[in-house]
Amino acid sequence: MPQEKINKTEKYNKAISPAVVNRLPRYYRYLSELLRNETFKISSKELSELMNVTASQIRQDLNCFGGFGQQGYGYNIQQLHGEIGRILGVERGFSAVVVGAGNLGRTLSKSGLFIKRGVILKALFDVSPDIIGTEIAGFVVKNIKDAACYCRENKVDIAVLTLPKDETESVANMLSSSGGVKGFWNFSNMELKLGTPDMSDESDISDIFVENMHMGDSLMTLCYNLNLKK
Amino acid sequence: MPQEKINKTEKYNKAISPAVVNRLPRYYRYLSELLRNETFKISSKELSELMNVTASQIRQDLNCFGGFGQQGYGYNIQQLHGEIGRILGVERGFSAVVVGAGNLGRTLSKSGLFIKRGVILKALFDVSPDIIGTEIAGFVVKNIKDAACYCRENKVDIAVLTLPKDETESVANMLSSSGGVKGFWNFSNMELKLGTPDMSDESDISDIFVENMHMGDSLMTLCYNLNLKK
DNA sequence: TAGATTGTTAATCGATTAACAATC
DNA sequence: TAGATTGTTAATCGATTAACAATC
Repeated sequence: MPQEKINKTEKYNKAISPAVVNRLPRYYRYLSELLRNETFKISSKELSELMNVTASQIRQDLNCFGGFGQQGYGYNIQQLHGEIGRILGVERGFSAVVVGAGNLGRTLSKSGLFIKRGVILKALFDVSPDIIGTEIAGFVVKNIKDAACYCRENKVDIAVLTLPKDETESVANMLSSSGGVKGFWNFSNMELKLGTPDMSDESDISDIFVENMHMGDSLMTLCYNLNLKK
Repeated sequence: MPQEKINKTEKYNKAISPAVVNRLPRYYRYLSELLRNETFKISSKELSELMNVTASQIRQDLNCFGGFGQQGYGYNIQQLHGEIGRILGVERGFSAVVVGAGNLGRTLSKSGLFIKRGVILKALFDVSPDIIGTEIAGFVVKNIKDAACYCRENKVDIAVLTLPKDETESVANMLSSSGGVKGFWNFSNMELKLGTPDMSDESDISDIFVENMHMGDSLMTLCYNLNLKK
């Protein structure tokens, strides 16, 4: 095997910094938009002006994953869009369940959010007997007690946690240990601490990911900035 | 005025890096929790273990704003909580309106989210004649056409944008230029570009803040991480 | 006073930007 | 070929961590 090839493989296997990862969905959005407008070619310079970042950053970011461009030409948008989509797993069709069918859980379930990102919503769960059995977004809400079992049997990838604060942690622990769920989209305004000692026998916690949507924190950040003036 | 005092004033007037600002709500949350548990004293070391950050970072962050601790003792939680609250403007009582009374707008309005952060919800607006006039969370939904006028007259600080993508930008421009709104909490999965040329006569755009809640991007970041494994 | 822990400076680390040779 | 633009290395900038003197 030629030296060059080994280097390339090594290069593209390096861990990507979170800063870069967090920018990927934004690139994906802009590229989608460009495709919608039937633009097929773009240079890092042009894209940088559109997105308000430096061309250098775009080239650096993309080169973490591969040389998707062509010198003297730029990037083929269709191709680049596809590559980033693959990197983000859009075509993997990850499956998700919503746990907590209150207002927020219902709103998310009814929105096109999941399907637009290639995520397939499979079921909704709740604790309340008033809600269990009712239909939301075409799903009959199931009992939260059956969530772990359901997730394991149906190989659910993502649990969307739209629960009150005090229930979130125990439910997440249950789903990650006995449900096999590998990703949590956490809407409760607290940090999830997974892998409490009493379930240390269970599978490796290290490959479980938590993505937080801390709305409260976001609102307060806005307030901080408003508070600066006057 | 003694030299020392000048230095202190200068020091605490320096712009705070976004990295620090984004951590403030999290500090505030943990301090609130500690107070609830009737803990009144904490060292940067103890807090760092609780929050999973370095003690050094905590001390650096806090010292952007003032010397809130006491050598040999640590931090008085009640005092520190108060200081951060002031920095975040919790007691300022910022006012907000929700623009877009669809599922998400309704969910946010009904949640305790605003009041818990000291933000006072004042009104809801929508375009749809079916929704205008209905009652949500104790508010009669108003016509979006009256939003700018209402915000100006009632000195509304924040507009929560829970609108479809294609309406968000024009509404935000209207509210910032003729409504006097100074902060946008943007739930549409796109970047707001404020201050389009045709309204360049209007007030300074530089003191308008946008805080994005890009749920779609967040979900895709989670997918990226899941996609790494297997 | 002695011990503890801050506030702060200096060192390290990582991320962004600039520059340019490679190359289409 | 000449011009354009990438991929990539080097320089800069900013953020985090470590260390320690100040001090309660």
